Amino acid sequence: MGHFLDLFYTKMPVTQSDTPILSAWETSMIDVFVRAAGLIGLPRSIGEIYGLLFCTPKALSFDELVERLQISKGSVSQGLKVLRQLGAVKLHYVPGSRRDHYQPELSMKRLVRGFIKDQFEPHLLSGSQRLDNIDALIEDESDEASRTHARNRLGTLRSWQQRTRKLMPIVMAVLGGAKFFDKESTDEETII
Amino acid sequence: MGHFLDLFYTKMPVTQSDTPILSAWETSMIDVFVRAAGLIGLPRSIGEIYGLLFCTPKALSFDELVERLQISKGSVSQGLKVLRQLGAVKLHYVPGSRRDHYQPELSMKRLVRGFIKDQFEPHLLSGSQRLDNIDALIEDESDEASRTHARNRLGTLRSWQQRTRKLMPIVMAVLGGAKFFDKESTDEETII
DNA sequence: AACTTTGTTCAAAAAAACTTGAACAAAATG
DNA sequence: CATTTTGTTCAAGTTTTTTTGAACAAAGTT
Repeated sequence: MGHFLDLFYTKMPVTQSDTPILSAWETSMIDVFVRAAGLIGLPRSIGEIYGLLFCTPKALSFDELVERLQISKGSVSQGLKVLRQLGAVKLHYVPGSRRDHYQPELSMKRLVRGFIKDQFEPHLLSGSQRLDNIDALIEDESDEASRTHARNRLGTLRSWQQRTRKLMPIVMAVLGGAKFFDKESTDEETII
Repeated sequence: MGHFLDLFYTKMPVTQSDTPILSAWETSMIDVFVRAAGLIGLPRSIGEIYGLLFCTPKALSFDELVERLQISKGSVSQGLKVLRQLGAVKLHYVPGSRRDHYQPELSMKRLVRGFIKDQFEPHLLSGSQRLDNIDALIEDESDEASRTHARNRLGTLRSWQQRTRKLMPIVMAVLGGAKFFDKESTDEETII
């Protein structure tokens, strides 16, 4: 509850001071990340958080993110959780401060790897399971011609999956000389 | 308006006959496409439509899609529009029928190319514009050290963009011996 | 131990995305 | 040319996703 004398004072507007919290170029650059986030199915707030970290020379604390982006603590907390999981931000120790400070991962390769590992590979894996289930279901189909067609299409699907899997290491390799694990050879190889 | 005698007839229930409209393996396979659609940010209905076309040996008409998938005409109309735009379905002429019939594009390469062309390249293009704008805005920054840092980060962003662009043709090439246009050399080349 | 600082969780509110269905347009048919 | 067939459009309804903020937990301070 406010002090009774509050009634006699002119209240400051809720909005911040005249100095904009973000400069024009920062706003534009953050916008780029918000769009990029949307492109890969991540919420706006995550784009904003990574974007601001990307713009800023020094590591930023939780509170600084809340204040400068003007978004809720909840959004920042959840956003940072996802970004940590993706390996898109790194904790940075700041002497004399009790708060966690964050810096952006700047290696495109690591960013992509994190995204693929976290958001893509799980689907590929469970996908294989599902295809095997379909394989079984097809045998319940009464008509032989239908079964044949269904098996064909399932084959197509399997070939797509396989090609997707083979593509990943190549993408990683192109993104910067990389070691990767090839499922075919069960051997570690070096590409580029 | 219905015939007055309608009142005396037992109406058929709105729901379809006992025979399920989709078999078990079809349902599962469509489910795979619904998930895949979600993964690349397309709505469920689009996954369903492409999925059913993928399962079915013959080309399907608009009405057949509505009936077998039990979704609205609006969804099918919009879904097919997007799929056509992506090059993921092809019109197939059926003699003696006035209706449009659709078949799925089965070449993974063409599917991926369509997706990239339609959903990715536009963003890359407008992205370049935006980066140039930021470049200009940075010069408004008062502090020299800040300007330097900002230019650095912008450079990082540009390198990411460039690498993404170079990746596309390689992906296409891996997806099946492909001709592509290399922006660097302004020459058509053949890879694989 | 009481208090403060720092950050997480989660139910409810808000926003965004998707679907529906009725009205409409276009073209073929009788 | 009136009617039917075929498909599109779009406002309104529904569902899903995202954001908020208040309550809470954990750990450091005094």
